[in-house]
Amino acid sequence: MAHSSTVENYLKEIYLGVSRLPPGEPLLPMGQLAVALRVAPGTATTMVKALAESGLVEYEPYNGVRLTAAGTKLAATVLRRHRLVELFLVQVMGMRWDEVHDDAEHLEHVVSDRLLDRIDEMLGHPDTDPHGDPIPGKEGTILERHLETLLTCPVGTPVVVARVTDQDPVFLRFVERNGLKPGELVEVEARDEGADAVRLRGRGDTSITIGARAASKLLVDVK
Amino acid sequence: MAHSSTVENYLKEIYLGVSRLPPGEPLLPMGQLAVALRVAPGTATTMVKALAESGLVEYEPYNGVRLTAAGTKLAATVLRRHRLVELFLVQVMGMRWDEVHDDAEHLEHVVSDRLLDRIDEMLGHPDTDPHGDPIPGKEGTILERHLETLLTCPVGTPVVVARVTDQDPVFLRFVERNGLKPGELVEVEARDEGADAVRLRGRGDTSITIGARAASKLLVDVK
DNA sequence: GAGGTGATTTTGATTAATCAAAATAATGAT
DNA sequence: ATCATTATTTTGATTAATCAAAATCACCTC
Repeated sequence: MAHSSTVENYLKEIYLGVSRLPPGEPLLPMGQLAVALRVAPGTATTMVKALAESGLVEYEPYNGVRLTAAGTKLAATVLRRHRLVELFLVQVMGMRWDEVHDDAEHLEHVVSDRLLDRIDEMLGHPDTDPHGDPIPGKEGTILERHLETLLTCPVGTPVVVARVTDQDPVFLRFVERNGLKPGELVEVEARDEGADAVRLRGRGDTSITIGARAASKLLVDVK
Repeated sequence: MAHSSTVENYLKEIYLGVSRLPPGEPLLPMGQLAVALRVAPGTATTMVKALAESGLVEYEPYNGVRLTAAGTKLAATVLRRHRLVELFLVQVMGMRWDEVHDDAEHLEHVVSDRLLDRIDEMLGHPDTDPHGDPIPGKEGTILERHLETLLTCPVGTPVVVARVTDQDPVFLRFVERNGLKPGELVEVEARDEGADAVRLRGRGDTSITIGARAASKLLVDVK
């Protein structure tokens, strides 16, 4: 089975799924993969076995799946297309950062190398997309730098938002309204375990309080 | 059967195929459709029957196929996407007119309405693509204006190239090298039935002779 | 009008991708 | 250790799209 957009999606979700897991040499459980791809569990199993045949993933029955080197490389080129396209749509086409994900989801499978080169060039060979996600290199090198979240970073220290790891438009608009987009300066004033909340002071000295769940999706550069 | 890119391609090729036929109320023979889509004849038959079920085409066994109003409208939106994308790739992305067809062929199936609106706006609501092909309106109205070809237009009269009806890169580069792109002024100096050739005088008073086959692909505005 | 040629349709299979539901394995709690 | 729960895999079917090759039809020529 060659290299359909279905295959690209499986590899992409396996990559993203694994990278969301705690460090180590983790395997992505089939259940999570099936949810991410919105397919029935059995479908994911069947497909992953086929991908294993093609040498794109390692599959351990009942344990999960992980990418091989070849699979990682392919996933990286898909991610590169996706993220360059997202940035292009924002930067060149003037679309909002909360409305580009779905288009990118489709375009990532059809953009030719030639067109992608043009896009990359036009954007000045950027290394992150509008959400702060790293754009893999042409040869499939992904530079995932280590970042704290607003849940783990030091309190009372100014930090810079570097990445927002949730593409939900509602969340993205909230982030934008409150000056929490990548590049913005914020500071954690306090954390309240009990209330499951984090109080921030951002641009304009206005304090806002966000839930822990939201705080964990905002990655920051502690400097 | 809903509205896959396969369906879009069938409708598009039926539209294009019919419009290449002599006027009247013609039916596109299944053979031609199969060739255009690069599928086996039986495949085209099966698919067309399904399209007829969906009310997108009229199918007369052994005679051929033609679009219904609904089918025409859908074909028009595909053509609109294709042609706007082609113009975009040339105008905005700086690609050559002879290298945009294949990208457009894929992009036409995935570009969202929102993105297409942006493209349309950015290009100033153009009405022809780089090859002079008309860009259907948002509601599916196609303005096919009547044009002569270099085989049928008056001799010794200046005419303006309006449209090039062949996407082959080799041909397009020939056209460009010889100043025969849409917008350029030319004049048929003579036609030679026997030699199957047409002598032209174009920009810079240089005379060139092209074959009848090529001449028939260059549509001109006699004014 | 009888054949033959070429186009078209049928038939029978195949492949990729999917689902629902049954079967099985792993896990954790008693 | 046993059992119940939950995750995973199997099984059996389905759908869209395709092909090759056999059957059929249309049409032209003699």
